Amino acid sequence: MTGARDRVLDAYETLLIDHGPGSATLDAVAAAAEVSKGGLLYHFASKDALVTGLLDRLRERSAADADAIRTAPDGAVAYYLRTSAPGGGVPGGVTRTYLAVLRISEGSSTGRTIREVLAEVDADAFAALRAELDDPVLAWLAQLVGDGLYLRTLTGTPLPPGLGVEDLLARMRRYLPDAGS
Amino acid sequence: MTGARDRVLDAYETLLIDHGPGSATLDAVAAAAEVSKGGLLYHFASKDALVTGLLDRLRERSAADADAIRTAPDGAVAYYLRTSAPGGGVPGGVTRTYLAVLRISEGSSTGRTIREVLAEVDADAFAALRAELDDPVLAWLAQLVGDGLYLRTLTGTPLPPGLGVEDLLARMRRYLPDAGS
DNA sequence: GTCTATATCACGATAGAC
DNA sequence: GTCTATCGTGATATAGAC
Repeated sequence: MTGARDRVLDAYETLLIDHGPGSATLDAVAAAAEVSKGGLLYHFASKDALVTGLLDRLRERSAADADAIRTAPDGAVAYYLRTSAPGGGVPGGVTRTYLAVLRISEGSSTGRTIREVLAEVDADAFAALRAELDDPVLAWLAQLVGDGLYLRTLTGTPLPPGLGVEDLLARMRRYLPDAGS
Repeated sequence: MTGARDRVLDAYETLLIDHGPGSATLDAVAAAAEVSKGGLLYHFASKDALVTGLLDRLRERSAADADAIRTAPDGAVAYYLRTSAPGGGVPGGVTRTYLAVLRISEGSSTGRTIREVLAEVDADAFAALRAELDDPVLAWLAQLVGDGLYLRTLTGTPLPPGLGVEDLLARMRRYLPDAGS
């Protein structure tokens, strides 16, 4: 029965995204995961261990997502933009974990390794996009557009009225190699 | 002599960007601004008031920056990308204030208004870019690329080796109306 | 207006029962 | 393995001297 570990990480993710790092206390995480504080600290001996656990999850999911980008039926760019847009993340995918980690990129002792993991995730996605696009500048452009959507998701800013991810894709397809329907 | 207020806000910004919200305590801000804690609390009666002060500053600077985007000699897109890229912010400009506010977008009592201000800033920049580009989809694309660069600045992720903002601009100019040299 | 001292409270972490 | 109870620390905020 190690499912409790994952429940704790899920709860931590949700609290970070919905209410920020200030509200993601050990008490709050334990309550949301429906374990006691002692129970939480049995699985994660300290708050740093909890952060490390989330970083490990992010690395795993990023590697899996890089494969998903490469094998997406409608093309790498379409997949990346879709999953970056608000509400586009799939359950168990990188998106939510990434957003959660973004919230804790402070300058503390763990701050350095957090940045390293975020750089890894970035490099994973860039490599996956390059596999389809070949041209590094185009791949970077596509990634930055997706990251811009990420930022919107992070801040909770709604999309401009009348515009959607489909419009971006339709416009970008003019300049990109054909990538499916 | 209201210069102390600005010194406090400058110090708060710097602490948020360099060490995160967890380290931006009243003590730390007061020390960095070279006033006593009591002196700080004279100008900002609570931490919420300090946050509100930073939000007001962000709104002012966003309005000023929208004008700067519109009148930039090398074009709106070039200006926006330049100032969004790591190290591209000018002293007293929006960039640093924006990054600082991003660090405190928690779900506290002030959380709601923070999101509203961030949405305003976003709308300001979008309108300014549209003034040059006319096509809303292209304007949004350009803004998202810039926001992607913002996100990199936020996370501290270095640019892909061998690539720079000039490459992005050179590539995008093929699809944009001519906007200066 | 600006300072020191202090009250109050919440968080992280530990100890030990079950 | 999971719980309750509790300690120590550090943060915000207040009171009041200068």
